[in-house]
Amino acid sequence: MQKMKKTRKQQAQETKKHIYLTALKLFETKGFDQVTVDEIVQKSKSSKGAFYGHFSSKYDIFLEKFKEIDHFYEEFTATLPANLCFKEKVISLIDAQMKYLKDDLGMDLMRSVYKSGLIENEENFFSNSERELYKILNSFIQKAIKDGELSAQINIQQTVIYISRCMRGSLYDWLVFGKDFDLLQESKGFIAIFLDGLLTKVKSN
Amino acid sequence: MQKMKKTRKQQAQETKKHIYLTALKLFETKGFDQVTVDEIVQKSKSSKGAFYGHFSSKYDIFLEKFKEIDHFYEEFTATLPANLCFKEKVISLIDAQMKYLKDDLGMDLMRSVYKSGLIENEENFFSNSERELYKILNSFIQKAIKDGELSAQINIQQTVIYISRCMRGSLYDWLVFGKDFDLLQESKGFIAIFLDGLLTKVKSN
DNA sequence: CTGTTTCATAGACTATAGTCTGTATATTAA
DNA sequence: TTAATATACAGACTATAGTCTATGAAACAG
Repeated sequence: MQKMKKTRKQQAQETKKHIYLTALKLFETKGFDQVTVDEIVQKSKSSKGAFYGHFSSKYDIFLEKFKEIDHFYEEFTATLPANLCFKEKVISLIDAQMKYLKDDLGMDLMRSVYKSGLIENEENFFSNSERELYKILNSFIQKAIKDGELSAQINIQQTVIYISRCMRGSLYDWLVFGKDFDLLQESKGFIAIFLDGLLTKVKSN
Repeated sequence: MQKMKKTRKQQAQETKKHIYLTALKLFETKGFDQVTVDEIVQKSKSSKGAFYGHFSSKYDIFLEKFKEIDHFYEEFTATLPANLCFKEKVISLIDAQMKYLKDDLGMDLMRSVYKSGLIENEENFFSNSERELYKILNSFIQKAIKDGELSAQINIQQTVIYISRCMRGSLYDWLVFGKDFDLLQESKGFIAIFLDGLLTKVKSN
C-alpha cells in the first residue's frame, strides 16, 4: 500500500475533482449559462474526453454539487429539537432547507436542477437525490400518526409526495418570478395552509 | 381596399402560419426534441430567416399554441354552473384545466412551457399568459369573501398565487415523474387539502 | 520481462440552435 | 414615375453541447 505512486484511479479522481472545482468556480463568477464546456476544459487544462468521461453533461456538475444536500439533511436531523409537533417540524425543515438552497446552493444551481428534472429520459434526481428528504418526511408522518396528530388512515407515501410538492412548487415559483420573490416567506406561508388542511382533514375523520 | 393583391403583411402572416402549422404537425408526429429547426424550415419550404423573423425560438412556437389556453378559460367560465361553493368551483376549474392540458396540449408542449419558464431574462408567460387564470381565481375568491366563505382579511393576490402554485406544483411533478403519474387525481387530491387549509384558517379567525 | 488488454485522456468531428448579411420586392416619398 | 427606404426572406455562418476515434500509459497475464 504505497502512498507515493498514484494509481490510475486515483489520478482519474483527481482529474475529476479538478474539473469539478474549476467548473464551480467559473459558474460562481460568470453564471452557469455564461460558462462553456470548452472554457471549463481549457481552464482546467483538461479535455472534452476527460470532461465527458467524468460527467454526463454540463448540468451533471451541478447535480453533483446538489447531492451535498444530503449533508444538510443529516445535520438538520441531528440538530432538530425532539419536542416539536408535526407542523412545527415540517415548517422548521422547510425553513432550514429553503435557507440552505437559497444561500448555499443559489438560484443558478437550483435552476439547473429544476431544468434537468424536465429533461426526458434523464434519470431524475427527484426520485434519487431527494430520497433523504422523503425519508425525513416519512419519519415525521409516522411519528405524527403514532402521536395521534394524524389519522392512521392517511396514505403516507402520498402525503410525502404532497409535502415535497409544496416545496417544489415554491421553489419553481422562486425560479420563475425571480429575485423579488421571498422564498422563505412564500414557502412557509404556503406549507402552513397545506398542513392546516392536512390536520383538519384528519380530525374530521 | 383591394382583395386580390396580397399585401406584404398578409403574405408574412401566411408564411408565419404555414411555418407554425408545419412545426406543430412535426412536433405531434416526432415529438418536440426530435424535430430540428432545419427540418421545420425545410418542410415548410421556408428559411431560417423567416423562422426567426416570426418566432424568437423553437419553444416560442409552443408558447404561441399555449396561448390558446385563453379560449379554454373563456369556455370554462361560460359553462360553469353558478350555484357552486368556492371549493367546488376551484376543484372543477382544476379538473377541467388539467384534462385540457393533458389531452389537448400534451406533455411535450407543457414541458416546453415549463422549461421556458426557467430560462432567465425570457419574459415568462406565467405573468402574462396566465393572467386569465389569475382573473378567474380572483373572481372566485372575491365571491367567496362576499358570501362569507372566506374571511375578508385574507390577501387575495397572495391566495391567487398559492392556488395557482398548487397547479404548477402538480404539473411540474407530472412532467418529472412521467406517464404513470395520474395528473387529474394528483392535482385534485392536492388542491383539496390545500383548500381545506385555506377554509379552516379563515374559520378560526 | 514481454506482450496484451484496459482505460483515462486528447482533440477532431458532428449536430443543431440561433445570428448575420445580402437581396429582391413592396412601400413610401418626391 | 422614379428614387429612397423598409422588410420579408434566403441561406451562409457562428457558437457550443456532446460524440467518436486514436493514443499512450498503466494494469495485468504468462
